[in-house]
Amino acid sequence: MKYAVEQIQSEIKSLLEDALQKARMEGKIKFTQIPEYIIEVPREKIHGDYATNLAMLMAKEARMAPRKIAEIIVKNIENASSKIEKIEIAGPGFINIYLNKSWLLPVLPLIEEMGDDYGKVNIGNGKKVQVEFVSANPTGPMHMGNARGAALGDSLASLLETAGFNVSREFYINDAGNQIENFGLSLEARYLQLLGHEAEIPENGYHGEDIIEHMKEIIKTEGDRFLHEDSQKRREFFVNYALNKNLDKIKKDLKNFGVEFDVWFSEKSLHESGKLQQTIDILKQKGLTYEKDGALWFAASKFGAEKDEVLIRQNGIPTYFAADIAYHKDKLDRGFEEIIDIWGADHHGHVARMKGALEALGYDPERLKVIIIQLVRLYRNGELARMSKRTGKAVTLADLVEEVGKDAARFFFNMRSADTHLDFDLDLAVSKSADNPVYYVQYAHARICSILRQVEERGIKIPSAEEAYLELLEEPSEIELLKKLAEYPEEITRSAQKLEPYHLTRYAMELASLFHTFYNSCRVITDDQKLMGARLVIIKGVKQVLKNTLTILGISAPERM
RNA sequence: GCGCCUAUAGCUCAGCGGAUAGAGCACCGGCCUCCGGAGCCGGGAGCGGGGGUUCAAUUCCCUCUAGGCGCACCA
Repeated sequence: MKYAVEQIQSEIKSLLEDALQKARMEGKIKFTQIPEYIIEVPREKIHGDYATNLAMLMAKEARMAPRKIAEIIVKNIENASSKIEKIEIAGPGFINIYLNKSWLLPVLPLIEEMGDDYGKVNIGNGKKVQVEFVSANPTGPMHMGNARGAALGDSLASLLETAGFNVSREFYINDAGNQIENFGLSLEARYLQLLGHEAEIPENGYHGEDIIEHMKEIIKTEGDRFLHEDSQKRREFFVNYALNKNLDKIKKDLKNFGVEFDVWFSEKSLHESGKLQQTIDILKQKGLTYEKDGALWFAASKFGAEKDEVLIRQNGIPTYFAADIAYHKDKLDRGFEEIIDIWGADHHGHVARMKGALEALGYDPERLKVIIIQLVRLYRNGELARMSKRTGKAVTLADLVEEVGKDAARFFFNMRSADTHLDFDLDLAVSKSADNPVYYVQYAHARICSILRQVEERGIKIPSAEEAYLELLEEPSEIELLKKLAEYPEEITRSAQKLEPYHLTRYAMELASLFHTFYNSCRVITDDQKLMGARLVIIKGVKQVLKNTLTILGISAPERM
């Protein structure tokens, strides 16, 4: 099934190129090759439905003025297609093509036929891709950075699925290493304190309320029996207990945020299975490691990183980086052709060395794509509110969902590209105000549902797109809607290629806006049966595409609001 | 000092090398005897500075300035 947009673009392409070949045979222009050119929807409506820069790009090789070339092309195209209303030359040599609506109307039967699948494209071709995101530290609750990562990662995964990739969502559980050690010491200290003993939280420890809560629970169920237990053993118990508790909470909170993972991958398992050691051994065998100051180093600087990195510390414990190398090796060994990581900006220094490590292991580092999300800055009362996970005062993902709802939060996070700093105005987000654009989009959907309900109540039959008199759709607002609907698959393709789901929130707003404009200028329910039928088909199409877009973004499309 | 990200309208942001740089919010003025006014229509101003590449630069490159974030035997 070919989409209207693709079809018309390839049709225009062959028209243009045929015209050029014809001109060459007639000796009107000289060239050896047609350059890379674009056929695009111009920003300004008055510049036509499609425009191309072909003539300008050929100017150099053909040694002719761009407008002159455009004239030759246009002359050879005229009347070559029944879909072209008019074609003209503008500005420095643009060829603007105006289409009649005959190419647009088929989009409605197509949407009706494809339903939830409208917009699916196949640029992925079933390629196995993994998206790893959130991977929040299980030592505490999820913060705003995790929330942004969750919204982006899940929508990106859905987007890639829509684009024909075979996607797996994965969460990496940092349940080993130094911070777990600190976590254990912090829990132990709180345990002792709660039972009236002297104890201190380590310098890099966890000071949050949640640590105390965990230990209160332990005391409730286990009493003071750990007072005389070996420190190592009781910490193991505490850590195990608290990590499970935290992970359950993380899973629950993410589920409420509309995010579910296919795989929860434990860092600890890499230590236990020996994969971590194997990976280090491979690097050793390749002669890419060396010992210095009692630690084992990886010569990362040979692979584009700024400096070498420690793999195994002086105390014999492998670093996070070492485990992460093993983890990424394991991902690729599991058969993913491409792996996408979503990391916070504070991890960007990790990118070069991670890619370097993969290269050192003999993998193509291009198979790893890292999306860095810039920090989320919280504003409260117009002032910057620093988020701190360890003070216990930070706004968590769960708080956010409770306060502003999943839909608003996910829309908000996906409104901007990952590499812009996100100012999150808590007051605005917390308030149920109409400023929040998600309502605008959802309202369009609900409005359509309302019309359809009334039609049903009145016993009016909605025609199929094939039966309807679609040629009656000729109001400007109707044509604009049709164009927007037809662009949707292209929007998916572009967003997926760039790994940028935020384009879809903008698309949703634009489509909603066009619908509201249409709604105010055209009545759907009228005495004119044929016109009403056609309009019912178009609003059903809008409803479907709004729903498809919102679904990718993980946002509900309500029937009523 | 080195590295990554950012700099576009009063504010928050789009802008896929091209034509007169767009939205939303805020501000002002209009629009419901009629399908949901959470809506629609109209109204102003702007690419941080300097070089370069190009027929064409907000877009690519260099440099400067400003802000954020990194630069651990933390993760």
